[in-house]
Order: sequence, then C-alpha cells, then structure tokens
Amino acid sequence: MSRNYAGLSRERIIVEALHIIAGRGLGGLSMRRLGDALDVEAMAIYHHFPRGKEQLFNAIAAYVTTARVVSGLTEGQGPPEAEEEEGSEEAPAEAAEADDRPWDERLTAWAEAYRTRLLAYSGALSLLMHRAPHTLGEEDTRALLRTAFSEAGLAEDDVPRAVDALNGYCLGSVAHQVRHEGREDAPDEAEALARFRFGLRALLRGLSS
Amino acid sequence: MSRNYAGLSRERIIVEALHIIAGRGLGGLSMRRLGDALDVEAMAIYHHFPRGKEQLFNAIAAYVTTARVVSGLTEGQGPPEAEEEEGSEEAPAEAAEADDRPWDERLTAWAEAYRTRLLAYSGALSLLMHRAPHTLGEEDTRALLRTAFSEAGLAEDDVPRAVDALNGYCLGSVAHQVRHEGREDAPDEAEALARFRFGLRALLRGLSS
DNA sequence: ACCTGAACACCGTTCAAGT
DNA sequence: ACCTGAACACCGTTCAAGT
Repeated sequence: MSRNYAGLSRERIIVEALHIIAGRGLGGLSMRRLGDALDVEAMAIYHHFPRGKEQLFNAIAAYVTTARVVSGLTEGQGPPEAEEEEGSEEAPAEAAEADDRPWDERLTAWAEAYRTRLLAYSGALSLLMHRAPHTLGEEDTRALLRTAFSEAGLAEDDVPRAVDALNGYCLGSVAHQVRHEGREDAPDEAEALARFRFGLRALLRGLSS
Repeated sequence: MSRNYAGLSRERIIVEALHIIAGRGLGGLSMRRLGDALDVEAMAIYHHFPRGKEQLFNAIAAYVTTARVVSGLTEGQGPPEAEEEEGSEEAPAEAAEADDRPWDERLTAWAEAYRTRLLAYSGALSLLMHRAPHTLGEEDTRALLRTAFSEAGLAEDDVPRAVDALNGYCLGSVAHQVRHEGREDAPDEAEALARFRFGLRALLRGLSS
C-alpha cells in the first residue's frame, strides 16, 4: 500500500475513539483498533497526538465535557483541549445569547443538558475522573453557574461552593446511575431521570435557603 | 526456584493492588507487576481470581466501597465480592450498634466517612464508575440511609430518590475534587472538605423540606 | 506535513507441568 | 490446592523511511 491521504484530524480521531468506547468499552480502545477504524496505520495517530494515548485520553475528556450532543451520538464541536502549552483551538462559543430566565431555571436547564451529555458518553465517564481539562468551555460554564447562584442571593464566599456542589451532584448522579446499569434492581431511564430531578430540585432549594 | 508457599489470599492480592494503584495509578497495575510485589509469578494470581483482571477489578471495587479505612491506607476487612454465583464471604458486619443520634447527624456521619474512604482510594475511583458490587455492606448501607430519611419525614416514594441523591452527591463531590487535584486553582483539602460539607448540608436541608 | 512498516518491551491469559 | 514456566496474541511507542 502506497500513500494514504486519510485526511486524519484530531476531531475525526476523537469521534472514532468514542465510537469504539461506546461499542467495546474503554478497555476495548487500542491504538491499533483505532487505526483500523480510521483506515490508517495505528502509528499515524501519533502524528496528531504526539504524546500518545495519554494525550488522546485528555482530548477525549475535554471533548466529552464541552461537545454538544446532537443525534444519538457526537456531532460535537472541535476538541478544545488547551492542555499545557498548546494554543487552544477553541469551539465557536455558541453565541451565548443573554438568557433571561430566572436563575433556578437556568441552572436546571444546564444540569439536565450536562447529564444528557455525560450519559451519551457514559463509556468514557471514568476518563473524567482524573482529568479536568482547562478549556474555555469550562470557564464559560463556571461563569454561567456563578452568575446564576449570585442572582439566587448566595453570599460571595458561598458561590464557588455551590458551583462545586452542583457539579459534583451531576457527575455523581450519572456515575451512580451508570454504575447500577444492567443490575436487576436498577431503575429504568425514566425513573433515573425522575430521581435526578428530585435530587436536583432539593439541592437547589437547599443551596438558596 | 522450587516450591513457593507465598500464602497468597484474595485480600493480600487486593491490598497489594491498591498499593500499586496508589503509587503508579490504575494504568500502572499489571498482573506481572502485582505478582512481583507479592513475590510470586503473575500467573499465581489466576488461582485466586480465575476470571483474571476483570474479576480482580470487581473485587477491588467491592473492597473500596466496603472496607474500613484505618491508618493512612487500607487495613480493611475482607473482600466481600459476592459477584454472581460466589458464596459471598462477607465482612463481620461491624456490630451495627443502635445509633440514637438524630437522622441528619447519622447521614452526615455516614457521608463524611464515605468521602474519606473514596478519597483514600482515589486512584481506584474510576473502577467504581462501571461496577456496583452486590455486597451485604451495600445493602446495610442502603437500609441505614433509608431509615434515616424515613425518620426525616420523607414520603415513602421519595426515600429511594433521596438515597440515590445522597450517594450521587458523595461520589460526585470526591470525583470533582480528585479531578481538579494538582491544578493551580484547586482548593486545598481543608477548603475541599468545607465545600463538601456546605453542599451536603444544603442537600439534606433541601431533601427534608 | 503526513503516513508507513519493522522493531522492542511489555502486557493478559492459556495450558501443561510440577509439588 | 497452589504455584511455575513457556508460549501466544496483543498492546503502546520509537525510529527510520517513504512521499
């Protein structure tokens, strides 16, 4: 086989990797398998992720925490992945049109969207456990949450605590759900969503009182 | 080298595995390295975990969710690991002496102990993401939490939702903290604990109102 | 710049064998 | 029952080479 202009890109690699993770689990993702899926020798991936699998994992974690979920899978916007020195090719920022809904509706909407995203990439959930990507998307999110909690009347010192509590609740709820998936006593998605909302309402009520 | 009565046991293997995970991360745990640490050929481990690394991971997850933290590390009680057919050699059940403190104190005490345990084994946190061990310890815990929430005056249908919310919050808070560890803007352990308590109080207040 | 192909050290697991 | 040792298929990564 001669030359192969596979038209590889960070995003294509990440999306394909998420496909494999969805199908065979995180342990089923190998550089060679990923290469096969991309019609490329495994080593070609190293040209786009010079620091190898670790860097790919970081990029996936960044992608999962900032990509938009459109259909059943992916169709996200680029891999932000600022990661140390790199010049952070960032996503188009989504217009961020002023949202005039009350603070609790904004927080609820954000939380449910975040939950949906985490659930869509649940196979990669454990990657998020040890990687907190430094992306603009994350900063935007924190700003959004901080503003909402300020509007809710929280003391200045309490705002970052409330932001962390909400983040923790969302991540943990999805983890708890995925963790029990496939068990006979596991609730179905409808009940899981009901439970998520129940706890979310309680948390927001408790935080603002 | 002739015979080698290494005195291997499930518990010794698990504890040693957790040592390696603490030192080199989950990715640094290999059967061969684990064998070396136990002064044994890697293949000896398969006699105690016939289904290999997957079974070992399950056992570690079960251990982490039910072992007691004594000193800096481990010294937990045996690997419960009911796991499908197996006859569930369970831990001695810890006497479970009647606790007459009010419900919110009991829940707070449980949550903080759980957090401490998760933090002590934070390297194995991602193992918990896809494995929910079926142990007596877990059942005991759910019973304890259910009772407390019932005492708090929750409607019967709301009790399991509250239990899940609390579980999710604890797991997610630790995950969120570990995720940001080593980042320059990460809070220290004192502030992390303060944030955990802040969110926990809010959640309990919201759940019982 | 982008991709290949051979090579190296390491990995999980099986299987036959030892005591 | 408990452990060894060789073997096999697979893995991540490096490096020199091709275009």
